[in-house]
Amino acid sequence: MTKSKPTIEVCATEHKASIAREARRVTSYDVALVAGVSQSAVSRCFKPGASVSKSTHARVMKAAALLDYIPNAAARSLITRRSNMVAVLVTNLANLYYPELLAELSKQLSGLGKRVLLFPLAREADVDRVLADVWQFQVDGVIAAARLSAEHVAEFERRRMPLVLFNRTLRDQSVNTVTCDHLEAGRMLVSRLAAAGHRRFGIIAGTEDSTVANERRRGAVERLAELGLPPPVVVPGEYDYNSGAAGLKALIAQMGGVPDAIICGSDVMAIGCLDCARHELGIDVPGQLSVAGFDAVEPSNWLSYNLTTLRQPMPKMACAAASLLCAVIDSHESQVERRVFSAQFIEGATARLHPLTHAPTLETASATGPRVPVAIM
Amino acid sequence: MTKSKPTIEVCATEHKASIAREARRVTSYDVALVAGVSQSAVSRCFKPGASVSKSTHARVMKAAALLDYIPNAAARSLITRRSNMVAVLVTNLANLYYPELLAELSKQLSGLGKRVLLFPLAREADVDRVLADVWQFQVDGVIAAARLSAEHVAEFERRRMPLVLFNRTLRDQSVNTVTCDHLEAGRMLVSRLAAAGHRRFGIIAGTEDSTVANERRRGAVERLAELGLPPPVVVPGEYDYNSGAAGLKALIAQMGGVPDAIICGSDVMAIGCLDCARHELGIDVPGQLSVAGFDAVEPSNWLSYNLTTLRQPMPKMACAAASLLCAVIDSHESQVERRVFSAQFIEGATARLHPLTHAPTLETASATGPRVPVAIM
DNA sequence: TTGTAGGCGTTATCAG
DNA sequence: CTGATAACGCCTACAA
Repeated sequence: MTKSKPTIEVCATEHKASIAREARRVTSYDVALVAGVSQSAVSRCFKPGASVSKSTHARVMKAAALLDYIPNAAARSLITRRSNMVAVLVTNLANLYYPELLAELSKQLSGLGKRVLLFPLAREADVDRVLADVWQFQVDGVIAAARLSAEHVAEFERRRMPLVLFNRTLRDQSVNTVTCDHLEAGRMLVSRLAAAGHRRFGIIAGTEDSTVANERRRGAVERLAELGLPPPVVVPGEYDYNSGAAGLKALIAQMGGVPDAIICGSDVMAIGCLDCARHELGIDVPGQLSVAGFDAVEPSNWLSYNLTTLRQPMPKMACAAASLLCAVIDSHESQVERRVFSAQFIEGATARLHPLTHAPTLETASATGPRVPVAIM
Repeated sequence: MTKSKPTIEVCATEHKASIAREARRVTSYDVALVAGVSQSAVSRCFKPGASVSKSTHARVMKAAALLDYIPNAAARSLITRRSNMVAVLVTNLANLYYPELLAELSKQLSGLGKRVLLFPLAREADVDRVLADVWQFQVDGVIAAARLSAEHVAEFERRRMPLVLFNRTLRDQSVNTVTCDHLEAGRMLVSRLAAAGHRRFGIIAGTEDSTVANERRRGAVERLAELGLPPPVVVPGEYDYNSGAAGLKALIAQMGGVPDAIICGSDVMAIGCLDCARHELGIDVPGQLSVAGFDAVEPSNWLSYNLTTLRQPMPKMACAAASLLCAVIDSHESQVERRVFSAQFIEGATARLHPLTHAPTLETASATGPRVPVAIM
């Protein structure tokens, strides 16, 4: 025991020195040499479920450890046609909503043995340049939380590159998709607000080309029409804090006064709207005006805001996207699937959510109703 | 002209069909066949600065486009020993500060031809598992915004893997580093607050093992001592919103009352502290209490907060980290360099930054001074 | 400027 | 269970 062990160690350190001298990398061949087996034996030792005897496995692993050997993923992927990398395309990383998505996605994917190669898109126009890189890097699949054109999606098909769209949809296109039902979310929000007696609605929308914002808006408009309420006034926004303030002012100007409720395309815009209303214009929220957002980002829950908003079940959605993508990768079949989740309503305290009640002993004829919100159990 | 062109196109579509039939990938060999040149000619066409005649280059590029050929990065990296990927290790992606870093880093790196392979660390303990992957994937270098042990760093050296630490330092270790001078930042903050007359300081620190928070705290403590002020009371925090509130309460309990100023290890904690003070405890900020944070994350600038804080020059720092790493990668020499940046003071409105002045006609004997802050030009 | 030939570090196939 | 041998797709001397 004390006689045979030194040999492998001595041999390893010696061999290691020669590797360093030649400035090469440590390869499976080096390990094989030290362990006294063939190179293919080494390879098998690193493949789970391969048939290797216990004793060789031990010798090989020891030699590998001694030499600091780690298999080269590039060489492996060349032959296995699998890089174990997934590209994640994401616009506007600065948006508070995406970091959470990224963290969650990465966690889920690494659980499935995949690593995330990040492709942030500063502008939509970058897509073309970025896609060229995506093809080069031989990723196993792509999760896109960015706007892709029909042509782009077609290229994915042509190259047989598995793709899952996250919170984006493409009309008349059969693509794997994980989304939140933003239409329903918009409808839900209007229903709640309308039930509480709001009639004059303003909407601060997202950018024109955003599917998500458009769906939310469409849901809201639809529901308002169903309820026989006047159509909302819509102003554009850029998803950022300043858009909230600018949107509020634009709405007031266009509507000739403060609306009953403002629906914002994102929490950050809602917060901007809220801050402007309270600190700049002196509007009482939710007394005079109700403000609601979307996404339930962390700040929406802070005491200063306690925003009325809708939360997407992000962890579930990320999990769905990751597992869906991996299923496509493994099956090699391009079964198309759409997983749609529902948003969860967060009451918060920036919207009046219960009908105004009239004090029973006072006159009840006033059409506009009293201005004091009353909590109802 | 109309006679020779069809051939290459016809040949391409034909060949493409046969590739599809065999379910193989398009390789440079296919392109060579269609273009009627050797495989090495194709290779050269995709290498900038190689010597190829204009006509072959055109023919090759046309064939490549027809076949949707894109070079395989895995195969290339096998021989060039360069993957053009950089690993970014980052803890706590949920922290508001990191997304900005990630976006900026990724931008800078892609400008230098590198892509980001993301390794988020949920817990510090994950480092070992994650590093194994880092070695496998043959990244060209690593930027670590995560805590690494001396042993870890040693392993980087052993494997000759270029490494740049971002906002972390290692005592007695010569590693490439890009940091902000957090010590100076802590000192600066205390100087400004002390000049305005604050005497009783509380600190809500970051986690024990965070270099950044420790440096900030050390700077503050040091400067207080220099100024002959009493040492601050320090309570721990976890960098999140709730830590701010908990920290505030702990400080009040330990100090037997509200301190003059509280320095928080991060903006989010400062915001938590602020919200708790104002909305829960009814403390007037900055009338009764000054609150300051670090990092100048986006919400710190919102109207509800307008936080007094210190901004790190993130774009510059990201740029420095990216270019430093690439320099190391290209030079193959392990020149050690440390680039240190200064934080910028953001006045905000949550700290009283000017000495209390006494109204000249009133009694001036009161040792405690009036409670009304007075702005000084 | 162009083609030939060898190698990068694995995995996969198939005898033994 | 083990070892030779052929890919995988590309880059790069070297020779023409």
